[in-house]
Amino acid sequence: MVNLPPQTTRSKNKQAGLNPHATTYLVKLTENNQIYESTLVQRVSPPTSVSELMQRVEAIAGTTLGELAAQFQFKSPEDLLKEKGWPGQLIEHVLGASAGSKPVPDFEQIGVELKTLPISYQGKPLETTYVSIVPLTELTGLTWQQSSVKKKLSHVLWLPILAERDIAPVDRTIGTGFLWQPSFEQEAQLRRDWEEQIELIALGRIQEISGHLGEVMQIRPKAANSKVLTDAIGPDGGLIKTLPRGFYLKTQFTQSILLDHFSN
DNA sequence: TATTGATCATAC
DNA sequence: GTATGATCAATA
Repeated sequence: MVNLPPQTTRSKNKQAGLNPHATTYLVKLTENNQIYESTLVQRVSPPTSVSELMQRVEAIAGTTLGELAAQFQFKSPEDLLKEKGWPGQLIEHVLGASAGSKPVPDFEQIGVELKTLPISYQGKPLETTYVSIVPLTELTGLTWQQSSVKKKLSHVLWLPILAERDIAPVDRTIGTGFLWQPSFEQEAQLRRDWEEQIELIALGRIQEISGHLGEVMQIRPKAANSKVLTDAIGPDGGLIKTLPRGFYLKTQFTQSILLDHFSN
């Protein structure tokens, strides 16, 4: 695969009605020196300020995922049976989030984490919100302040998407995104759930943990399938193999975030 | 029908 | 396997 120099510039993108923050590249897939496919890809520059990010967020409010996908030559799956992460990946791309699976905020320069939030016709969250992997070993001395949950949720850009299952992914409408930081009480709730469940894990009682625990944040499996195993502390203090877990925000919690924001 | 447990794509 | 992005689907 050959990555050629930019074929269109920022200004040309503007003329063509494309996103002025995006630079378009022509990528040619070659084999035996023969070009068998050419495709345009775009790279959107990371926002350099919160206000720049929010301008982009406002610009996509009211559009559909399909419209954005077409505009950015992004694939559009017919359903999300596979590619479950498509909405988030598309929005990341459009807003200029740093790509990859690095353990840093989506908008690294400004320390903001992006979370798409599927909502119903009534505006209620349809799914829990994944936060981060749950550490299962080497927990001694780990504090809430150091936790990935605390870091991830310190500054979040919530982007509601009308995502009822009877709406095709491409026809799902993007709502009004907004920034959020946990209130004192919200952080206290998160901290209690984190400490209570991490404590159980540290005590070797991970097998007692299910999605039922946690007032606003639960622990559930987070793996390719139920056969994936990782190390955890066992009942006798030694290491055992168990399913990898993740922290998820319960829908009532994210709903309260929406209500706090949109009812004022 | 709300919730918990299971799963899918991708990058490394 | 770990970690990113999440939603699907069986169960209670």
